[in-house]
Amino acid sequence: MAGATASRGRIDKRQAILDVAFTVFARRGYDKACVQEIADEAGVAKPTVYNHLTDKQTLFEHAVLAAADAVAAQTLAIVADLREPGDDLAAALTDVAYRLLEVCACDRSRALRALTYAQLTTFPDLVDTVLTRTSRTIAEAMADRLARLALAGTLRITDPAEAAEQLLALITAPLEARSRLGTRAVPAAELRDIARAATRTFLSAYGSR
Amino acid sequence: MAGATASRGRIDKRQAILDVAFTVFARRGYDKACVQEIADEAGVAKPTVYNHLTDKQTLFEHAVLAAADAVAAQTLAIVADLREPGDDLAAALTDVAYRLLEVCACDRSRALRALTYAQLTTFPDLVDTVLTRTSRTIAEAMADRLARLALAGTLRITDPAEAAEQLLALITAPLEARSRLGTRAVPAAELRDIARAATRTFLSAYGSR
Amino acid sequence: MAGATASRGRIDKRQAILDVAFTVFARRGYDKACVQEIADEAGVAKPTVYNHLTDKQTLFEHAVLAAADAVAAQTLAIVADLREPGDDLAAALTDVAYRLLEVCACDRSRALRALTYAQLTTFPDLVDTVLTRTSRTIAEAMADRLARLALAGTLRITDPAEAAEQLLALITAPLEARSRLGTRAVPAAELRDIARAATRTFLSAYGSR
Amino acid sequence: MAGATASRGRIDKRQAILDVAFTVFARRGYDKACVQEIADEAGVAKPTVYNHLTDKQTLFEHAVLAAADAVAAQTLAIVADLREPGDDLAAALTDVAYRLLEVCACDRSRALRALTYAQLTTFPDLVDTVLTRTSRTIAEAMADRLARLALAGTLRITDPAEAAEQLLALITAPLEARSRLGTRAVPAAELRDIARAATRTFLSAYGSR
DNA sequence: TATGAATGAGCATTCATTCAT
DNA sequence: AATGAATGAATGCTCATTCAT
Repeated sequence: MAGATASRGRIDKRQAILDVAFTVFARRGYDKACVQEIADEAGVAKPTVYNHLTDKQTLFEHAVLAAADAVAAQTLAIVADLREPGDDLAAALTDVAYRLLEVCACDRSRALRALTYAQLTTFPDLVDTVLTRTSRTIAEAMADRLARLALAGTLRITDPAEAAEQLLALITAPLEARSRLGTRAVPAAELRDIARAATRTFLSAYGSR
Repeated sequence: MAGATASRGRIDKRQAILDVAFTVFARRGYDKACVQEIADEAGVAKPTVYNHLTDKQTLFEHAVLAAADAVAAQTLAIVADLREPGDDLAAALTDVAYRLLEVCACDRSRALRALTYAQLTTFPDLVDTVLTRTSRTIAEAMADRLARLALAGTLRITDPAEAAEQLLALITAPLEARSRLGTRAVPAAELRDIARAATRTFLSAYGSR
Repeated sequence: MAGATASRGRIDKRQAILDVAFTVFARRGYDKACVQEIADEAGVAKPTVYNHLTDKQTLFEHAVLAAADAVAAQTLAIVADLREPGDDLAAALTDVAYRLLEVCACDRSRALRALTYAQLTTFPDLVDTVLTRTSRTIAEAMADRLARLALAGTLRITDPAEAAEQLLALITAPLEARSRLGTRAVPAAELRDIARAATRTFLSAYGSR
Repeated sequence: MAGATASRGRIDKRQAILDVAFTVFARRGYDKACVQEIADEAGVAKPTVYNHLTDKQTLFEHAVLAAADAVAAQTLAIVADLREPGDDLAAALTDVAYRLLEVCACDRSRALRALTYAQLTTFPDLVDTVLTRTSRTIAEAMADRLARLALAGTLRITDPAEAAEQLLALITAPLEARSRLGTRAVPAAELRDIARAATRTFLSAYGSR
C-alpha cells in the first residue's frame, strides 16, 4: 500500500505538472511561457519539472497531448449518442451539434487549438498527432454514425466521410467565425442557433426527401 | 523630384522591411523570429528597422495587416465574380469556391492564419482587426451576393448572412481538415472535390426547388 | 566470515567507485565530469557515491591519489632495478629510461598529470601530495641509485640529487614535447631513441672518464 | 583620425576583454571562470563579450593564443642572443638559460601551461596550436643556434634538434619539479643554480673536448 | 537617416547535494 | 547501506532595445 501510495504520489506530481503546464502554455503561449513559472504554479522546483519531463519541448508535447486526449474523449462520447437518435433525427442532431459546440467553446478546447496552430511550424509532428487524435477521430466516428443512418434509410448519403466532414464544417466553422477564433465568448443561445442552422441545412441536403 | 525619389526610396525601404518581416515571422513564428534576422534579410541595420517601425510588436502588426489586406483583396475579387453568375449557378459557385480554396491554400494565407492564431492571447486586438478585414469582409460580401441571388429567385434564402456563413464553412473547413491546418499540400484535384461537394450540398439545401 | 565478506563487499564497492571516478575524471576533466555519470558507470546510485566519499572534491582527491600511488609503485619498481646494473651501465640505464618512458606514456600516467595540472589552482594541496608521492619519490630513489654508483666509482657525481634531477629531465621532458603533452602517441622506437639519447648525454657528462 | 580613434577604441576594448579573460581563466580555470566575471572585470556588459568573441570557448582560445604569442616572443628574443655568444660560451649559455627560466617562472607563462594542460581533453587542437607556437618554435630556434655553434667548432653536435631538446629539458624540467608545477615560487638564486647545472652538464656532454 | 556598438533582462538547462524511504 | 526524488544555485547565451556617431 505504501508503495502504491508512493508511486501514486509520483504520478500525481507528474500529472499536476502537466496540468499546470497546459494552463500556463495556454495563457502565455509556448515561447513566452517559462519553465520557472510552471514549476512555481505546480508547487515544485524547476529541476523537478526537468526530472519528470526532460525538456521544455517534451513538457509541451505531453501537456498538449494530454489535453488533446481529454478533448477527444469528450467529443467522442457526444457523437456516440447518435447511435440511438430516437424518432426525431433533427432534434438528436441539433442536440449533438450543440454539445459539440459547447466542447469547442470551452477553454481547454480553445487553448488546445490555439497552441496547436501556434506551433505549426515549430512542431509539425505534434500538430499531426493532435489532429489525428481529435479531428480525425471524431470525423471518423461521425462518418460511422451517418453511414448507419444512411443504411437505415434515415439519410440519403453516398459518401459518409464527405457528409461527416460537411456536417462538422457546418457546426464548427461558424463558431470559429463568431467567437473570433475563440477570443469572444459566444452565448449559449447563439450556440443553439448555430446548431439548429447546421442541422437544418444538413438535413435539407441529406435528409430522406 | 529628388524629394519624391527620396521619399519613394524611404517608402520602398519600409515596404521591403514589412515584406521581409512577414516572411520571417511566417517561417519562425513571432517569438522565435528576431529583429536582427529581419534586418539582415532586408539588407538594413537593426536600428533602421526600429526607426521605421518602432517595436517588434508594431513591426509584426503592420506586417500582418499588410498581408491581411492583400489576402482580403484577393478573396473579395473572387467573390465579386458572383455578381454575374451566368446560367449555370452551380458552375459559378463551384468556380468561386475553387478559387477561394486556392487562395486559402496559398502560403501567404496559411501563414497569415497561423500567425494570427498563434498570437491570439498576446495580441487579441490584432486578431480582431485581421478577422474584420478578412473573414468578416468576405462573409459580408458573400451575403450580399447570396441576397441578390435570393432576390432574383435563384436561391431560397431567408437569412443571407447565415447562408453565407454556411457556404464559407462548407468551403474552408474541409480544407483546414485535409491540409492539416496547412501543414500538408492539398492537390488541385482535391480542392476541386471540396468545391464541388460544398456547392452541391449548399444548393441542395438552398437551391430553388 | 559473513562480516568479513560484507566489509570486503563494501571495500570493493568503494574501490570500484574510485576506479570509475578516475576514468571519468580523466575523460571529462574535473569540472565537466558529473557525479551522476560516475555513479551510473559504477552501477550505483548517486547517494551511494556520496555515502562513500562525501564530496565531489573528496572523490576526486581519493581517485587521484590512488592513481598516483599506482603510478609511483610502477616507477619505483623500475628504478629499483638500477641496484644491480650489471656490467653494461649504459644498457642498464637505457633500459630503465625506456621503461620509465613506457609508464609515462601510459594512459593512467598521462591522465594523472593532466588532472593534476588542471587543478593546480583549485586544489594546490592535492598537487603537492601527488608530486610528493610520485616525482619526489622517484627523484629520491634515483638519487639513491646514482649515489651508490658514484660511490662504486662507476659515475663521477658530486650532487646525486642534481644528477638524478637531470637524468629524469633528459628522460621525461623530451617525451612531453614529442607526445605534445600526451595528445599524440609516441611509437616505441621513438621512446627507445629518447632513452638512448638521455643515457648517452647523461653518461657523457657523468660517466667516469 | 576619428575613424582611427573609433576603431582603435574597438580594438582596445577587444584587447582589454582578452587580457582580462586570460587573467580570470588563469585564476579560476576554464570551467569555473564565468563570462559574467570576465565582463565585470573588463568593465563591459556580458553581451559585449559575446559580440566580440562569440563563445566562451572562442574567448578562451583567443585569450590563450594571445598569451602564447607573447610568451613565444619573449623566449625567442632570449634564444636569439645566442647568435653572438662572445668568448665565454658557458657564461652565454647560462645567461640564456637563466633568462628562459625567468620567463618560464613568470605568472603568464605558468598560467599558460596550466590552462593548456587543463584543457588537453577538451580542446586538443588548441593544445596543438599553443605548443607549435611556443615549445616547437623555441626548440627550433635553439637547434638553429646550436647548429651554428657546431659548425663553428664550438660544440660537438651531430643532431642539433636532439641537442636542443636536451638542453631545454635540462633547463625547464628541473624548474617544473622544484616549483611544483608552478605552485611554489623559486628564488632567483635557485634559478641561477638550475641554469648553471644545465649548462655544465650540457657542455660536459657536447662541449668540444 | 542609417548604423556599429553596447546593454539589461531573461531563460533553458545542469549539477552537487540532501531527504525520506 | 542504498536509493528515488527533490532542490538551490549557477551559468551560458539570446534578444529587444538604445546610444553615439
